[in-house]
Amino acid sequence: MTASRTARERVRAELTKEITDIARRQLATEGAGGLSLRAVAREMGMVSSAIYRYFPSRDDLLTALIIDGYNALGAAVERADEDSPPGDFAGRWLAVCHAVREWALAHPHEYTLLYGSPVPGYQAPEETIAARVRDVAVFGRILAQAYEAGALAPPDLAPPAPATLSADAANLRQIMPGVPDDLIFRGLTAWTGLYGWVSFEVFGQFENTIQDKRGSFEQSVRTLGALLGLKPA
Amino acid sequence: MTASRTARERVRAELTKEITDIARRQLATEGAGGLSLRAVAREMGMVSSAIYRYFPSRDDLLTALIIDGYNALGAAVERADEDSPPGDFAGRWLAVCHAVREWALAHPHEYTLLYGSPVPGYQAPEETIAARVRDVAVFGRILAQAYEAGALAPPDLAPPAPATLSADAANLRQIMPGVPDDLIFRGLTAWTGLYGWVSFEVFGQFENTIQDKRGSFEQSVRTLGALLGLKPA
DNA sequence: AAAAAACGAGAGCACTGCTCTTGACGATTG
DNA sequence: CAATCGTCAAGAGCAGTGCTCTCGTTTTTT
Repeated sequence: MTASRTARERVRAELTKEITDIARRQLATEGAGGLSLRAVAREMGMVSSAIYRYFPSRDDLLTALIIDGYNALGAAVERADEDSPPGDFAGRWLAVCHAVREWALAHPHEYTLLYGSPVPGYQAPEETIAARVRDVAVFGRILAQAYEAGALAPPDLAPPAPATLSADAANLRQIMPGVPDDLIFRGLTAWTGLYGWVSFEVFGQFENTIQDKRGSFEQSVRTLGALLGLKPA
Repeated sequence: MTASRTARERVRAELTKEITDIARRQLATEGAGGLSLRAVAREMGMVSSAIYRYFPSRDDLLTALIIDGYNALGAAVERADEDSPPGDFAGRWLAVCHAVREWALAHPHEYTLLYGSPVPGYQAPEETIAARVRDVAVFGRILAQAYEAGALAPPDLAPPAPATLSADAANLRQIMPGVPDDLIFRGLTAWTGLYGWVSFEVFGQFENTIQDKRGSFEQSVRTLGALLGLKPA
C-alpha cells in the first residue's frame, strides 16, 4: 500500500539506499573509523548537511550498516545450513562454520563491525539486537535437532556443568530447546571458539603463524564439533 | 651507563613516560579511537605540537602503548603461572586463563588494542611482534611440560590432524616443543577458544545473555582443558 | 489556492592529526 | 670563557571531521 506513495517518498527511499551503499563501499576500503559522512555526501554530489536529513547522526548510519550486516551474515549461514542434508548434523555444523568464516573474509570490515571491538562512542541500539540472533539461532537449531534425533555422542569430559549455572543454561535453552545443561555450555564453548578463530584470522592474529588457514580452521572446528558429540557422517 | 647522562635526557625520559601515562588514562576512558594528542598535550600543559618532539606521530604513541600492553598482560599471565604448583598442569591452565580474563576486564581498552579489531590505518610495526609472544609462550610451556611429564590423557576425538597440516604444526612446535601434531592443534583450538571468550565478554557480546560470566567462563575453559587431556588435580 | 512539511545549500563551530616557523634555552666544543 | 649547535615549547596554519542553524525552494497536504 505504501509501496509507491508520493514521489518524495520514493526518491527518499532511493537516496537512503544509495547512502548506505556508498557507506558500505567506504567501509570496505577505509574501515569503520574512516567512514565519513562528508565523503559519502561528496560522492553523491550532495552537501554534507543534506545527509542529516536521512541519517540524524553518523551512529544511525552505522546502525543501518550493522543491521544489514547481521542480516547478510545470517542469510549466508542459513543458506549453508539449508544446502546440507538435514540429517547430517556434523556436516551442517561444518558447513555453517565455513559459511561464517568465508563471509567474514569476504567482508572483513563488516564482520569487524559486528564482532570486533565496539566502535568508540557508539552504543548499539535495541534494533540491532533483533537482527543479531539470526546466525546463532542456526547453531542452536542444529544442536537441538541433533540432540533430539539422538545423533549426539558427546565424549566424557571431566567437569559437567555445575548446578550454579542452571539459570544461565535455562536462558540459553531458548536457543537450543530441549538440550541438557552440560551440552548447552559445550555449545557455548564451540560457538565462542568458532568466532574466536574467525576473529583472530580476520584481525590478522594468525599472520606469520599459520599457512594453511582453511585447513587449520577446519581441524579446529571439527574438534569443537566432536566436543558436542557430532559424529562425521 | 646511560642511566643518567645529561639533564636533558633525564627530563626527556620523564616527559615521555608522562605522555604514555596520560595517554593510557585517556585510552581507558575514551578508547583507542578517542586517543587525542591534543588532549594529552592539554592535560600536560603543553602545546600540541610539542608532543611531536617525543612521538613523531599518533601511531608511534599507539605502538608504545601496545608494547606496554603486551608486556603487562604477559607479566600477569607469567605471574599466575608461577603462583601455581608446577606439577598441577590443569591448575596452571585454569589460573592462566583467569589471569587473561581478569587482566582484560581490568584493562578493557588496552586489551582491545591488543586483541580487538585493528585500529584503522594503523600498521603494527615489527617491534610489537616481539612483545606479543609473551603470553602465548606461557600456554605453550604448560602444554609442553604436561606432555613431557606424561600428565596428559586427551580424549579420543574423531578426526586427528591430517598430514597436510604437518608444516604448520612444525612451525607451532617452536612454542610447544615435543608435542605431537594433533595435540598442537588442540592447543591452538583451546587458545583461540580462550581469547574468543574473553573478547566476546570484553566487547559486550554476552550482555543480556549470560549472568554468571565468571562461572560460565570457567566451565568453558575447563572443557577446553579437558580437550587437551588436562586432568584436574 | 493556502498552509505545512520536507528538502538542499551554505556558513559556521569545535574538534582532530600534523607541518612549519620562530625564538629561547642548554650542552658541547673551540 | 665564549661561541656554536642541537633541542625544545610555542604558535599559526592546513585540511579534514561531525554536527547545527538558517535560508530559500519545492513538494505534499489541507
